Amino acid sequence: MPELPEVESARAVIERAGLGREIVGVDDSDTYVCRPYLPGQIRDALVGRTLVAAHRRGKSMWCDTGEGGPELGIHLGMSGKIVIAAPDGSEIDGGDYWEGRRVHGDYRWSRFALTFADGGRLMLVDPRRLGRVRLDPPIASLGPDAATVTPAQFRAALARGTAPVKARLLDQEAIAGIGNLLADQILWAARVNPGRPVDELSADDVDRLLRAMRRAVGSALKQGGVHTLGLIPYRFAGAHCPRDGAPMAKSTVGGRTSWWCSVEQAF
DNA sequence: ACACGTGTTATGCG
DNA sequence: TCGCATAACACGTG
Repeated sequence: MPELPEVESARAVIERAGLGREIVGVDDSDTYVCRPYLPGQIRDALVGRTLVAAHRRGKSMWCDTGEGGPELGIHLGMSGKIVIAAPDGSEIDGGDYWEGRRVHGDYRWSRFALTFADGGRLMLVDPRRLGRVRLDPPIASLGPDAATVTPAQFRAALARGTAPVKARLLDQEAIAGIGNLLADQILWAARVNPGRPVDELSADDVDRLLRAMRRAVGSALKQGGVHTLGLIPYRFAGAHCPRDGAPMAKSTVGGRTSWWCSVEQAF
């Protein structure tokens, strides 16, 4: 699920329902999700503390834990979700949505959890376990957030090297927050082939990419996620471009499955 | 049974 | 060391 818009939704969940209560228990027993810590290390750093703020840059989230405490970093990976449960175990926020309504999900795969003094819990639910929890996460290496990047920052991110433009859009150290689906949507809207080397893009190409990114990220944020957009009606075998009806092409670019209009986004 | 995947990162090569 | 490409990671889903 998570690209920047989904992560922002998860951050907002923590801000609404996860702040201001003392942490009395921590399940950090999943040594893959909590790598490189040993079980108990994250718990010992957090018990007695309180989440006081929730931040995000790109797809990375972190929570302040009060004066002198570590930052709690949470990355959702490919399949992570934040769920907050009330003391009686019923969900109060986060989790699964269907047509804008919250529905009860399957929480067999809680991989990390905080228990608050009132019995409520904050869970990282993550079937694939590619999410990650760490203390004082390294956010300094991330590029500017895709939702707030300036034109100068965007141009600078595409200015160097010869990588395919899609690979650069996916590079979190260049611009933080764009994932595979958003990247395809941006390239499609800007009519740019994903494999074009960044050093071959015209100023006009870069300009269209920036505008397309703003639109794609903005509308996905408004709707709470890339997957809820109904966006990407062209991402399946036999699909045709919604604009000109040409067949969509599919291949691997930047290490990810990519779809593009064979005519409007010709190399 | 088998391929695929909305993310990150270690490894390898020029 | 840098820039880039690829495999690996874990595991549910179609």
